[in-house]
Amino acid sequence: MTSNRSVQSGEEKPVAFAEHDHDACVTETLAAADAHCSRNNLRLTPVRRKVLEILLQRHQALGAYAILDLLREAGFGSQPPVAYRALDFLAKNGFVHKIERLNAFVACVHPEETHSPAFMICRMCDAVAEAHSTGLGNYLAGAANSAGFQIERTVVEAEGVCPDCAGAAAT
Amino acid sequence: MTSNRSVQSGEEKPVAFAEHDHDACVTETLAAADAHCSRNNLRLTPVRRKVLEILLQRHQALGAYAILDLLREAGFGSQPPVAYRALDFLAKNGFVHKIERLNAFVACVHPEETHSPAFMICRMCDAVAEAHSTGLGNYLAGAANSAGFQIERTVVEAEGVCPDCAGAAAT
DNA sequence: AACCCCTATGTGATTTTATAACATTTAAGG
DNA sequence: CCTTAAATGTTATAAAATCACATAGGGGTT
Repeated sequence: MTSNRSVQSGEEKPVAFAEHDHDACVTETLAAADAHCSRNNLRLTPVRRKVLEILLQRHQALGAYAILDLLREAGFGSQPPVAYRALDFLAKNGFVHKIERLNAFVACVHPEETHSPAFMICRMCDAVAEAHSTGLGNYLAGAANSAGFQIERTVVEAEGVCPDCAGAAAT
Repeated sequence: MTSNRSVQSGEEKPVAFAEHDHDACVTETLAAADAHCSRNNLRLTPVRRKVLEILLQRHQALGAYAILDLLREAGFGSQPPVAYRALDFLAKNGFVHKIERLNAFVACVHPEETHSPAFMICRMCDAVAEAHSTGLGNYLAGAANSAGFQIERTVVEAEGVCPDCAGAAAT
């Protein structure tokens, strides 16, 4: 299975919902991860790299056990901790995010920059898009601050129907 | 165990973090739930009412199994579906919310008005406060709209330290 | 009241998600 | 090399959620 998702006009869509060269999307992000890790003395070991690759291959959340199946197929250990430990590492370093609503994981589309991610989850096709949203983080921080609450981490997930599925349903 | 939480100056805090008459908070909300249900032909049965009461007694998220234990003590069935079914009913009708981050549930502090809730979760004392946040819903809706995404439900949860715990730590 | 139907509850078994504990291997630095 | 810390493999178990099916209650109707 290769490249490009359904074609849409050139709007301000998150990558998961927009047309893009998906092969490049995968290889470039993997390369960036390699670079980031060697720069920061982190070890992107084979299992970890494979898990990241698995997640990058789709703009979709995958459960730990689904990942585990794919790891087994690829010749890695097949017990839950194998997947969970790799995911912990990747999440801690910003390469993947956990989607709490689904108890599942997605690759981050723009690691490096630290950010409070926001997601849109399509309940029809299970695509998950990460929004750029800088404003949202500030908004939350402001609201929390006036309550005297100190935010350390945020979970922002919107569930609904993505452009493609909405289009298909409307036809 | 009765009433009032720790005393704070009179700011714009969510109820969970602010001083208030907690007994009234429980009985009034239960009464409101009774009223709402009879008005709308919903059945607030004993188990359902008990679960709501359990959750109202604390501004904290409780897991389904913790609730189940309390149900058993109160003489109700003690198998998981008992708790999950009551929670489904209460959530569907806006009396409780699920905190995805914790796989747990909190009573809603202002049912009736339909709203996209936002929560602040204290990682030290596990208090959970629901923000009023009308703006946030609009913000998300706007962002999603420009991406062509139709939001049906949102999960907004901020994890951090509540005013009381921050104060205690700073001492 | 006797009946029906629909909804809610009770219960046992199972599935899905996640972690604990401990042995073994691997990689990096002295 | 040899030590040490980090990473992996594996077994077992915990925690969260659902399935399937039997039983009971609460309105309506006759």
